[in-house]
Amino acid sequence: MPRVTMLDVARRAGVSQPLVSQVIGGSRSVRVSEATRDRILRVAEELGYRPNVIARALVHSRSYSIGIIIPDLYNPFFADVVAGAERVASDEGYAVMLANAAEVAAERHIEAFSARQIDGIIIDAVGAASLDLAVFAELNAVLIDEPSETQLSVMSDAPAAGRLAAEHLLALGHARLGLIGPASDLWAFRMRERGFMQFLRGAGLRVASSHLRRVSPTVEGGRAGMRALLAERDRPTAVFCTNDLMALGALKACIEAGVSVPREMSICGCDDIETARLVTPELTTVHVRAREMGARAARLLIRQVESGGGNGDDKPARERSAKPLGVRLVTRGSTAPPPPPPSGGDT
Amino acid sequence: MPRVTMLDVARRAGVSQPLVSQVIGGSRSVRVSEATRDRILRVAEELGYRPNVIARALVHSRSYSIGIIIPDLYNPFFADVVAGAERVASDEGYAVMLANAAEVAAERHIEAFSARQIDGIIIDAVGAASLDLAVFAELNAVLIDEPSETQLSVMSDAPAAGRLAAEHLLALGHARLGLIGPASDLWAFRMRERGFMQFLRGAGLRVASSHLRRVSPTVEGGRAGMRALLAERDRPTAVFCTNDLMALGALKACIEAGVSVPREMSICGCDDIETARLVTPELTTVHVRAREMGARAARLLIRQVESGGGNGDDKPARERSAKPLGVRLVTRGSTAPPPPPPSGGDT
DNA sequence: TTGTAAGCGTTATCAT
DNA sequence: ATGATAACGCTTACAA
Repeated sequence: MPRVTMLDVARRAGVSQPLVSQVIGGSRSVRVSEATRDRILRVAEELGYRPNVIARALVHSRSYSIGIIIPDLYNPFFADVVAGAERVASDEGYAVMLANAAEVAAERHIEAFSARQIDGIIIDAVGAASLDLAVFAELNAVLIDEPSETQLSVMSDAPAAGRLAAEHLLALGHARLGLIGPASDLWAFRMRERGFMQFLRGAGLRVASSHLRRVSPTVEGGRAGMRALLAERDRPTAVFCTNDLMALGALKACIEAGVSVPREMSICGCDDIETARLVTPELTTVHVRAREMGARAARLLIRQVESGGGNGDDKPARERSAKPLGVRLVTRGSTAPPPPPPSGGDT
Repeated sequence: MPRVTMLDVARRAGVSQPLVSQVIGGSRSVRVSEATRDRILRVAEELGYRPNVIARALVHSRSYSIGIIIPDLYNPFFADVVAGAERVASDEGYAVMLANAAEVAAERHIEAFSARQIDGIIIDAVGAASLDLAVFAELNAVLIDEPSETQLSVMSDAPAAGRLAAEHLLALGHARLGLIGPASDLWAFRMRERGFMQFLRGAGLRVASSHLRRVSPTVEGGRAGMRALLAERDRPTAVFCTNDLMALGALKACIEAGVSVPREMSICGCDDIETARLVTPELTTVHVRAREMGARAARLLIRQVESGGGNGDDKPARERSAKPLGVRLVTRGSTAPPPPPPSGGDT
């Protein structure tokens, strides 16, 4: 059975179809008599009329849906971002199309989105810098954790995250620090590292090159990184992992190696995903407001879309992007003062 | 700047617009001369033509996108399901719209989907039984873990999951068993429980009513459930949690209470999410192929959509649904034989 | 082999 | 206050 259209409603109500559109569209200047308006609405109700968003989209060249591209749905952090965005979008009447760049190249996803006249895209941590800038020209996009001259973005205060971790570890008395992070050039990772390194430098310390481990930003990566660190002759007493997944892997590696955390090794992560509180000891980490980032990104995007597409001619993107979202250290069980130096007899 | 349409291509190539449609549409019987075909394609390329899926959708009453509704994106299990579905859909040229029933009521999502002429919906564990059946009449839907007379579905072998858990625990020598599960009437949970209970009954055992804990299917729920169990006078020596999130929470509760797992308490979960291997001890659990379920559901749905919508008149849905996906026990560190009975002197 | 005409369900711009 | 009419970009008969 074909779906009920405005024309059906119109006929049944004895009016023209465009008039039905007027009434249903609603917000239009109220140039319709109460009587007919009521009649039309009643008939629409009776017939179970549902607006056809597709048809509307064709006319408006807008689809009332937004896309979101994330690198990895398995990372609860991104699940959080998506949940936040979805919440806002749904409230505003937008659907959200999900694209997992781990499965399919981001470019293909953008293609597909664009063919669907998606109104805008949220891109989180897929190395937007490397994406063809041309695609953005036609598209509304807001980047997450990737500053840009031309695009809107929402960011966490990544340098502060690194700084907080360093500060915490130094305050505990550590002097031999390690760092586990991905080789990728994603902004958030880079900045977390930089913040960490800079704070150390300010304290006259540095991370020995053998204590800097490049791994994939996953549990497995973190585990491998920590294993390598533990094998070092002069291993660090504390390690900062630039995301929680790696920190969790690092913790796992310590447990497997019989190295006590935090007594012999302190570990600090970043993100504060739920799992961080599940392991033993619970993970000290830097809380990043993933959900809020997703929500903000969605709000920003929708505002841009509704203010007439094409990323405006008014203020530069940079200005219109909100200031970075604050982060905060969450001290839990995986960090403690370093072990006393071996009580050997060299005095 | 307006987007390039078929009409633009047609004009530039000196042909009519429908002819361009013929050529671009492709699969149609090849009633176009090589020469013009090439020319058209070349011009399209030059102009950077991109098909407008929305317009196509309006004609076909199909949107080439599918929706997926899950109860909770935070549960990595569902992230897996989504990833599987997304992979398949994307390969087949479909976009996937995500809907998180935790944020917004499933009904509203279905409404929104339907307005967008979504071609079909995958519904996972949102109590499809409780949904208005009328909505399905117009929609292609495949249910995950929710058997139905009228709808296609893909299921895991949930009863077997419960059975395997029971079998494992009994084989270890446990006789006082506990069960932690949600009160919700979701099929998978119900069946896991039933499988568990039945196997026990077959062995002449049962779960004492005070050892059956109804909680929300989350980490917090599991933690609460286990706390209650630990407070019991005659507490169980082993507990089956009907998903891993609860099992993880239960484990956490034991650790907090200083109860050694698995020495004093065995815990078996269900799902086998990645986190299960992160905690210490690693979680014994029943592996369910989440990713594969998502992929299958997507394949089934797309096949149904392409075979002409409206859930066919041929075979009953039940038959066309694939047989349940097998599950398997993954024995890890959270289960062991029960502690010896207190060596008190009652002999 | 190709062009013409109609129509998918809306919205928007006019007259009336 | 309401109704024609055109338009959105495409597919699909049908005619040439």
